[in-house]
Amino acid sequence: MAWTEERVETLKKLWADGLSASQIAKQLGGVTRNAVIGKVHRLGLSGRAAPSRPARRPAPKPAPRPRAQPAAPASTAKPQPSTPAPALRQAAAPIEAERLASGEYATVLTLKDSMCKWPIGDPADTTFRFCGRRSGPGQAYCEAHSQMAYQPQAKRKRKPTDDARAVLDSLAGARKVNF
DNA sequence: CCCTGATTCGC
DNA sequence: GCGAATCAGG
Repeated sequence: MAWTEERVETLKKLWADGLSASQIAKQLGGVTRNAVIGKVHRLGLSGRAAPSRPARRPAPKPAPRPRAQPAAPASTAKPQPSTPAPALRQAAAPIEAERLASGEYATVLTLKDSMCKWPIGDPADTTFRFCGRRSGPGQAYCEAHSQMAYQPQAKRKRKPTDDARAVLDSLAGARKVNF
């Protein structure tokens, strides 16, 4: 996404209005907050009338920083996590989306990595939202939705081939809901 | 951990 | 000129 005259104007306007770089980036779309900040500096309008935060900055930067990415040492053995999913029960109790502190629901814009990404509603609808509850580190869903995602209905013992089949069906179903 | 802007520098 | 990576701070 290039910095068209129009986009630059919007940038100037929003920046003057005191919006943060990330907020401006979201509004413009197609750029990151870094891109916005970079542009702001290049335009020479770093200072602002209504700074959301005072922020002082002595700016002593003696230590030069090597650009190259460090080669990954990582010699420590990587223990297998294991942790097979424990037994589960519980039928299907609907779990509604949780309101954020702001009173809004988690949307694609507000959803954080730490939030449950279980989709709720019709993705084509404006009321579409996500569960939004806290999800464990590296977890896509909250506790309850993780269980639902893991084993919806499979219960009986099956042949290995059937189990594989169930996994594939499960994935296909999840994809349908997500997109 | 979330966020903020500032700076550097390979592209 | 651009912006990711990084830094520094709240």
